[in-house]
Amino acid sequence: MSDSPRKHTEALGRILELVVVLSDDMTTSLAAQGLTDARAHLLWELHQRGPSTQRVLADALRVSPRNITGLVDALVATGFVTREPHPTDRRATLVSFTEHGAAVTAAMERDQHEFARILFADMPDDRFACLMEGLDDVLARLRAHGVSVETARTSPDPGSEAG
Amino acid sequence: MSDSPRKHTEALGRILELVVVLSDDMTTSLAAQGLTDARAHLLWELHQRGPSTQRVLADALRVSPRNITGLVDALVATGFVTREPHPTDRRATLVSFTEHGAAVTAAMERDQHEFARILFADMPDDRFACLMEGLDDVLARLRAHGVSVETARTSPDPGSEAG
DNA sequence: CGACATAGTGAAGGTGCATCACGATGAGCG
DNA sequence: CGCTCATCGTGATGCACCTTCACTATGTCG
Repeated sequence: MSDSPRKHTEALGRILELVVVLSDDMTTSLAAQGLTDARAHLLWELHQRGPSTQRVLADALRVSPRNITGLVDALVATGFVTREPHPTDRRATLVSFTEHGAAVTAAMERDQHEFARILFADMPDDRFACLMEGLDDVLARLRAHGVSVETARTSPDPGSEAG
Repeated sequence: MSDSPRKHTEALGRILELVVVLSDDMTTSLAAQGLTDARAHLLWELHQRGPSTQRVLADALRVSPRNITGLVDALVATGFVTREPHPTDRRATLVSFTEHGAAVTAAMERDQHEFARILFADMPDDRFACLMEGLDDVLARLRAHGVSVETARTSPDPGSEAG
């Protein structure tokens, strides 16, 4: 019983290691596409919602509208999205994918699936199920503990060199 | 069999959600202590290694020496650490905790243990063991896939309001 | 002593983020 | 219609993190 704390801390360490590793891999593979985390996140939301106003994106990414201006500026400059006038509201602008942006985002999605396959494909079914239950459990405890779990949907990519 | 891809993607989604939630919680509780992620990370390394030169910290955090200068500047200004001359190498400076810095870091460590306890304390032993094996498995696959897993030790805190 | 490596920092620049102020536009109401 | 008020996007400013390059002060080796 007195050894539990150590085991628990070790477990948390394992999870945090996963956090670091995945974040790092994500950032790296994104950079290879000429993207940063924040810009990719924007692309990801745009992918989920279709052409959106900057206001909508600001709410989705939970950042200030001003910041969206900057991110969109950069994505326009690098050819991932375009800014177009909103058809009915002349105050707003609609952000849409360029062909390139759509292609890269689609590739990101494919990479994510591929990455998931690599991680779990040859894992025994029972272990997989068990891992899932454990993760759900942890997530539930997190929520129960009052941690703010409304941090938007799943993040974009982590494709490594899978693509 | 054809439903596997969906399950796998969902599993990855669960993990990524965990990533986001934990990172967010970590950042928040750190901010409450007057710290940022980067500065807390430095404090954490200092805690593991004892008084260190900036060079050592730069290698530990895997950032440029120039960046360490900035982080240490900030931590000195906010009273977490001090810069002292290296006893034998007059080029180098030794970064050490102030009393306050040591106290906050110790509290971070306590919070981490407490947090681990909250997450895993009343989890059935078999499920816990199972989760651990699953995580190890994923980490191993990550490494096998060529993802760079030398991203330093476990990160600092995530204490939420546990402290 | 001279050549070379190393520790830390100034300068300059890119990115992500925030707040405040402001112009342009939309929308409700008298 | 015209006034008021809310909303969209952006300029200005500022902070934090991170990088590379240049440079000084030292240490080290031959």
